[in-house]
Amino acid sequence: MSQLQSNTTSNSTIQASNQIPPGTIIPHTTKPQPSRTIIDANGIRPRKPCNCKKSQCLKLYCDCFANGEFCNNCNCANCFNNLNHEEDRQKAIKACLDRNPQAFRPKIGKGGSDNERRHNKGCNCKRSGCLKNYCECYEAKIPCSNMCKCVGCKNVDMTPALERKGLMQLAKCAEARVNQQKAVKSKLPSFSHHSPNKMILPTTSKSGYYRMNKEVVEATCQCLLAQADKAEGALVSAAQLEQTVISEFSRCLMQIIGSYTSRSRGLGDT
DNA sequence: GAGTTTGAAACT
DNA sequence: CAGTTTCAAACTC
Ligand SMILES: [Zn+2]
Ligand SMILES: [Zn+2]
Ligand SMILES: [Zn+2]
Ligand SMILES: [Zn+2]
Ligand SMILES: [Zn+2]
Ligand SMILES: [Zn+2]
Repeated sequence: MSQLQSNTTSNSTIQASNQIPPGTIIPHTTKPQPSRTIIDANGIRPRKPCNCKKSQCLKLYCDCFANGEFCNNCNCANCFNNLNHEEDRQKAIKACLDRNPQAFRPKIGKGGSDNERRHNKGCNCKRSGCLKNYCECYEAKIPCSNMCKCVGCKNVDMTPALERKGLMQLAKCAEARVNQQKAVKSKLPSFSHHSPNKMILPTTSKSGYYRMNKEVVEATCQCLLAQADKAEGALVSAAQLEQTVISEFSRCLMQIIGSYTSRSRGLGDT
């Protein structure tokens, strides 16, 4: 029951052929990849068409207008965002700049550098967890930052915690706790977790940052529960049960860390 | 495709 | 500034 089979049907980078040691983290490289049309037509703007109805494409609701471009091949109704209404358009631009002088500045700063790509204003998501395209940060494939005021954000870059060895320290603290208790009571059952404990990798975003996902959290919890069930079934003491679960937690952490280090060494796709 | 959900933008 | 409304896109079925 506690088995997590990677249901990545169209996943091409899973090392499925090799033997999978127990508790192995399987790369989870599913990228939504909605529809990127980077195709550059003959001088025609590749912008995706808008569907504005009530804004006349003269407010920032319209993506075309917000990006400072004219509507072209759009499905908008009563569109004023074209050369035929240049006067109204200029007035609208002025009104927007009056409200926000930086209205037409790119929202994502520093597209070239990977590290400096941050949302300038940040998001204010309340219900999406910043894991849907409602969130402008997630839509731009960037992690949320301290500029964001989102609630329940899960679009967090865990690279700093990995680079600064924070997770490693946590794993070692967990092991230290176990060893400390082992010193008091020399009994250690040491349940082998050769059981089908599988884990799935945190998501590697298209822009390169590393993000926890539901699969990893659920897989970790199932590993912990599996060990707890085993220990409980063996009728061990409460302290031993705690040792088992904490040790398993440390093992899961180390697997997550190891997955990151192996991936950052370029062992990614074939 | 219709209906719902969501959060930025606009408005008060 | 905060609360509300408007809006178009994202999402769901
Ligand atoms: Zn438009
Ligand atoms: Zn348009
Ligand atoms: Zn238009
Ligand atoms: Zn967000
Ligand atoms: Zn954000
Ligand atoms: Zn967020």
